[in-house]
Amino acid sequence: MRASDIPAIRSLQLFREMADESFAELVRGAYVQNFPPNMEMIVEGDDCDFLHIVVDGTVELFANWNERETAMTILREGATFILAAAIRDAPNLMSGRTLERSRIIMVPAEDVRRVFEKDQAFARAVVMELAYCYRGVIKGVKGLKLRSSIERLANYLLKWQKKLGGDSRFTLPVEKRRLASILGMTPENLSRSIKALRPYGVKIDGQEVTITDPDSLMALAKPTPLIDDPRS
Amino acid sequence: MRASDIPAIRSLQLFREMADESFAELVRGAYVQNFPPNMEMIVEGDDCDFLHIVVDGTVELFANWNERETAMTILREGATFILAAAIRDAPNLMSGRTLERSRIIMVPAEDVRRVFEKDQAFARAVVMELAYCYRGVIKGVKGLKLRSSIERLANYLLKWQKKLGGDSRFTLPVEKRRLASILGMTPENLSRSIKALRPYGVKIDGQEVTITDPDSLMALAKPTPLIDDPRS
DNA sequence: CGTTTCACTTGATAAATGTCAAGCGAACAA
DNA sequence: TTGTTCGCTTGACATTTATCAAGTGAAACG
Repeated sequence: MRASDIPAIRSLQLFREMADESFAELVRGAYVQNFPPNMEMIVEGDDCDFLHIVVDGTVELFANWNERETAMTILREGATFILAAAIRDAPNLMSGRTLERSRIIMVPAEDVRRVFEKDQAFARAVVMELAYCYRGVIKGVKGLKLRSSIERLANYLLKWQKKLGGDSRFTLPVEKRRLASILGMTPENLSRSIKALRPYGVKIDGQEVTITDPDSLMALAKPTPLIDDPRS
Repeated sequence: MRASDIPAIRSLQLFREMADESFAELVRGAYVQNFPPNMEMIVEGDDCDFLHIVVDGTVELFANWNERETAMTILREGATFILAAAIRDAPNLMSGRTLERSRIIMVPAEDVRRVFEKDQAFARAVVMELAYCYRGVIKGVKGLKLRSSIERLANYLLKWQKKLGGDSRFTLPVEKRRLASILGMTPENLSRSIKALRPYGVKIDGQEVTITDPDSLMALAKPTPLIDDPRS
């Protein structure tokens, strides 16, 4: 691992509060890897030997069953993945691939478990992170089961508008076909849903989104922190 | 709390390995409550002051949005709930109601957090439990996004047949309308899906399920541990 | 520069799922 | 017992969503 990587890693939620010594112990066994785009780095069903952390780039977690595939989530800088599998020493439930050139830290699962035992601050951070992820998935299920696909799209747009600064114009952070899969619909359906949002002041041209009538869109989307606020 | 409750609680995964002293500390602040059937005990959006554990009975976790409601999961003896909210000191993402007369342990969230800090074995148990819950939800999402409702029903039946001993005849553990909601469909649709499984050797009369041609049903359901095995 | 590829869109159509209304029958209460 | 409630089922129909096929346009490539 390059020494220049270390400060950025140290400042991540997961490592921020732990003792220097414990951090050093984790870093010792860890390494940073550069992956090209579209590289499948972890495979559903494989045993999980490393906790992964995205330093830079984008990673898609996805799952397959019976020739079908669905995107579970898109991870960006600072996100951890397969923490639960690493902790339980269980097989991955999802596969992961890079969407662009990405730098990933890989910490041996065994080290994570060992340092968890001896560093309380790290243990606390791990359990907070895991609870955060759990709540994220629960919100996802609520969206899937309680909302139609147009409602999911509307809320997705509002969420990202907010996240990207609240400007009425912003760029979609993912390809549309991936967005479709994340939202649990086909690309064709996403196209039609986008058209269906036109009367609500939504215009999407390529990756460029413009929201001209946020009130109208909000009235349709009915966002709630209990589904749509990642930090609640 | 009755002294007679303590051994059963102590033997739960979450408390089994911890020091006597820490256990005593948790028990001191905890209490057991008896709830009648159909009692809404926790409400989505409320702050979460207690970790709950089902000692006896059945609890449904559900969520609402925009006049709609969906069942998220059904909990039975030994299950914990709102652990993630208790740890993060965050509002509940789900509501909970008893389905039958139930006994529930309530441990103040503050105690949980405090004992987590000082008892490593408890910390480990908490993180294992949380990772287990997380993986459970991920499996749920995979089922929802990758399978049709008939496939979900088929897998549900196979899972419970196995869980209840593998007999070709068993009793559904929930009302059908709740099952429908768990599986993400309407009661009407569940009725039709049940009929659609007839050619696969499934007969459901009231709550009584009979599976006469498991191979045929398996061929349809294509169960995989990565979705259907709760312990994987 | 032309060709190819590929994501996206669109239309036509099919399949899955939901809604509404009615009826059945078991459990329950008066 | 008699009526009532309520979960379940069924049929008819509407809506949502997926599938298939074709076409467009922009980026990538030889």
